[in-house]
Amino acid sequence: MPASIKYIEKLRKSGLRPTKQRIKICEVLFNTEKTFHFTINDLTKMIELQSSKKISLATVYNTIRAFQKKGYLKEIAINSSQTYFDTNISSHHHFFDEKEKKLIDLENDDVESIKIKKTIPGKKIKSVEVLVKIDTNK
Amino acid sequence: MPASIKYIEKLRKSGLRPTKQRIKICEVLFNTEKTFHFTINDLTKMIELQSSKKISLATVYNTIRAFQKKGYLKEIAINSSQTYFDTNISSHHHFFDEKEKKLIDLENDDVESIKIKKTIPGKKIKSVEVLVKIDTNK
DNA sequence: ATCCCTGCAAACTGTTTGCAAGGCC
DNA sequence: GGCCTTGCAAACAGTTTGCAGGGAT
Repeated sequence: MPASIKYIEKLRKSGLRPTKQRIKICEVLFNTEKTFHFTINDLTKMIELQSSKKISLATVYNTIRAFQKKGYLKEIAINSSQTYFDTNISSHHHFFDEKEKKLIDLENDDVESIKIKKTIPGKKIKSVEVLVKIDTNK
Repeated sequence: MPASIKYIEKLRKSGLRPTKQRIKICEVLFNTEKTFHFTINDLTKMIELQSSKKISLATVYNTIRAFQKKGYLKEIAINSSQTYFDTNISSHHHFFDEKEKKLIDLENDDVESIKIKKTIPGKKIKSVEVLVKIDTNK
C-alpha cells in the first residue's frame, strides 16, 4: 500500500490540493527516515528520476514555497547563488563545504549552546543560525 | 590634504591601479572610523551622492570583488536576494532585522564563544558565522 | 606604447509571475 | 461548474561578461 495516502492527508490538512505533483514532491522529500538538504534544481532532478516524468520548475518552486510557509521545510542562509532547503526543521546548525557546495548537519550536541548577550529594543530573537564553513585540510 | 594618498598607496600595494573610481570607492568605504554593511546598490548610491557623478555598476562590482579577494571586505551569509558586504573584516557575528533588511554587528563579547565539537575528516574549519534573525517584539 | 580599467549593453542565473489549459472538489 | 494548480514562456533582479574607448604606467 502506497504511503501517498499519508501525504494526501497532510496536503489536505494544509489547505493544499493533493495533486499528483505535490504528492510526488512529498514522497521525494519526506518518504525517508533521513532528512536532507537540497536546492530546487536537485529536487527537480530527483523527482524526474523517480517518476520518469517531467515536472515544471514553476510547480516545484510554488510547492516548495508553500511547504516552507507551512513549516515543513527550512531555508538555510548561505551566501551562495542558490537557495538551499532542509527537510530537517528542528533547530540545528550546519557545516558548509565550499568546495563540494554541500551542507552537513551539526547536531545540537555538536555545538555548545549559544548565548546572545546583546538585545535590541523592541526586537526579539527569531532564530540563531550558525554556519561553519569548511575547507580541505591542506 | 586629501586622504586619497593613503588609498592610492593601498591600491598600488594590492596591485590595483589607483583610478578615480577606485579611490572614490575607498573613500566611501574606509574614510570613516565606523565600519558598516552595504549592498552594491547602497554603495553605488552613496558614491554617486558624494561625488555627484555617475559610476558604472560593473565598475563597482568589479572593484568590490577585487577588494573582497584582497581581504578588505567580507561577504555576509544571509538568504536574501542580494549580497551584503561588511567593512568590518574582524571575526564577529550579526543580527539581521528581516523587516528593515538591516544588519547589526554583534561584538565578540556579545556572543559566548562557540565550540564546534564535530569534525569532518580531511576538512578544517574556515569560519564560524552566526546569524541571529530578529523581529518586531509583538 | 602597453596593458589595465571603465562604462555600456548584452548575457546569464535563479526565481517569480501571467495566463491558458487541465485537474480536483 | 467553479476554483485551484500546472506548465510554459515571459518577466524580473542581481550579478557577470565582452568589448571598444580611455586612462595609468
